[in-house]
Amino acid sequence: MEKMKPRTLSGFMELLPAPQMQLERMMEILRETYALYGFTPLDTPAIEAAEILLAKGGGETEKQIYRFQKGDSDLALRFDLTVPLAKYVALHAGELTFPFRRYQIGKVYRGERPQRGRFRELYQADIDVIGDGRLDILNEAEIPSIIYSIFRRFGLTRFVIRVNNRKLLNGFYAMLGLSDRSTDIMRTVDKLDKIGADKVRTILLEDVGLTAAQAEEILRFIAIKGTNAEVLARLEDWRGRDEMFDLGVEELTAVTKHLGAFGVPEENFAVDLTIARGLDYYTGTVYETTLLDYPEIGSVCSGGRYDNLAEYYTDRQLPGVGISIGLTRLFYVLGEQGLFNPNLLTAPADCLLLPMTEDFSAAVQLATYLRAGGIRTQLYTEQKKFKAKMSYADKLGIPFVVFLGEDEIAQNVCSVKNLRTGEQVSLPAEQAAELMKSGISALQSGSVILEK
RNA sequence: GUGGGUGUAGCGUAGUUGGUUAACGCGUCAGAUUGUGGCUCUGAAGACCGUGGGUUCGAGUCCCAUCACUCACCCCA
Repeated sequence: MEKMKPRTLSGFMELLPAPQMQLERMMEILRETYALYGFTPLDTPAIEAAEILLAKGGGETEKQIYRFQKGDSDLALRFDLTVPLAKYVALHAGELTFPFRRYQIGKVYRGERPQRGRFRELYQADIDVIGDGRLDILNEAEIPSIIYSIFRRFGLTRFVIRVNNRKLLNGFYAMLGLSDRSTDIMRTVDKLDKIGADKVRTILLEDVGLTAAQAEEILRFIAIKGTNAEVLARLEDWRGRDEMFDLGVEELTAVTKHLGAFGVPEENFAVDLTIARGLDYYTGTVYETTLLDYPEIGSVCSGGRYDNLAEYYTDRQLPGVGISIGLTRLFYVLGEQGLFNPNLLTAPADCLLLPMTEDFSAAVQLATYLRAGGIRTQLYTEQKKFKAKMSYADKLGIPFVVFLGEDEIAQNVCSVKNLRTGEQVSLPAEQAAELMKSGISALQSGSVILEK
């Protein structure tokens, strides 16, 4: 029979066991950290009614969403985790307690052209805080500290959480009489780092249709650089000319105020007047996190404040703030750059137990004992050469091999070999378990990522 | 959606101006006296050179088509 060629669709990430373990490790860190900040886990279906996901209509979502028919149902795969959250909150508003803080790690789907660092199926790791009617600004100030904690726990230090405020931007454009073109301007300005000031000017003049004076004012505005305090001080130049602008400055100031107390160092946080993007439902603070050494990959975590999350599903006013970590993209970049800690334990087991006797009873008993003690134990009973068994442990990176033969059983011990050091000792089960435990915890103490 | 590039064993590559049995590395498997892996050595399996057609005495090598993959733009994590 002719075999069908096995293949995985492009844009879909499929990992071998060791890297999968690294990814799982990152997910664990995400879950632990989100939980530490008081977020509750949530899961929603990957498939929703198309009308729910497309309630907003128009835009990129419509073009890129996977949509299909099943019988009479018009279905779609979720494009992000925010829209399903909006539906969820609107649907269960009566049963939820606000502010509602949830985290969600799940796959989302985008039918776009795959590219380096861009996938059609990707994990997003989201958190959102949803208020009922109102939501305090402090929630917005807390977000960077969550991002910071996670990235640090991953082992990263070379990253910057960039923050800006949409009210400030919209107010600024209003001052220039450009409210109707703010979206086009923001998109252009966002490319400053990539294409340079001159090209930004050209696009603003030729494509967006601004006057020379307007373009220069915008360029002057986005050229503001410096420490957070300096940038905020420079904004005073425009104060008092537009209410929205002033409000934006106040919010941005409030968000930066408690950074120190939240434990975020200045070097990992920047007020950046050029960032504006992310989805268009943001109405206040916006965040974008980039890796300093890999700017070309773009943002690996972005989000912001929105005033009315569930407007398409309910009249209830539900303001919120949230972020989304592009886990798949982040994982891909880190792997590509070889930043994963090579000493990290990626083995599926801590211990490979090799029974050397015909009768496996003693080995089964020992495996049960070790597992009860929290040691991930694999019983290897295949009829292979001894060499092959050792090689199996070696290839999987299993740190310990335990032999249990006639001699050991007779003396009521087992032989434990540390494959990394080559040392081997015969010990009673209890002591063997202790020995392995301390060895394993040493291996697990390293961070997932080691920056170069 | 728009515009480039590339398609040779599981993976990464070499294949000279078209010339006979398509090469190499990694990996896989098997050996180097049946309780000790990694290193080394020996050997083996594994590719109708994406697919279809054309030019030619002869095509992995040239031409066309098609599919797949890939990069950039758009947009975004």
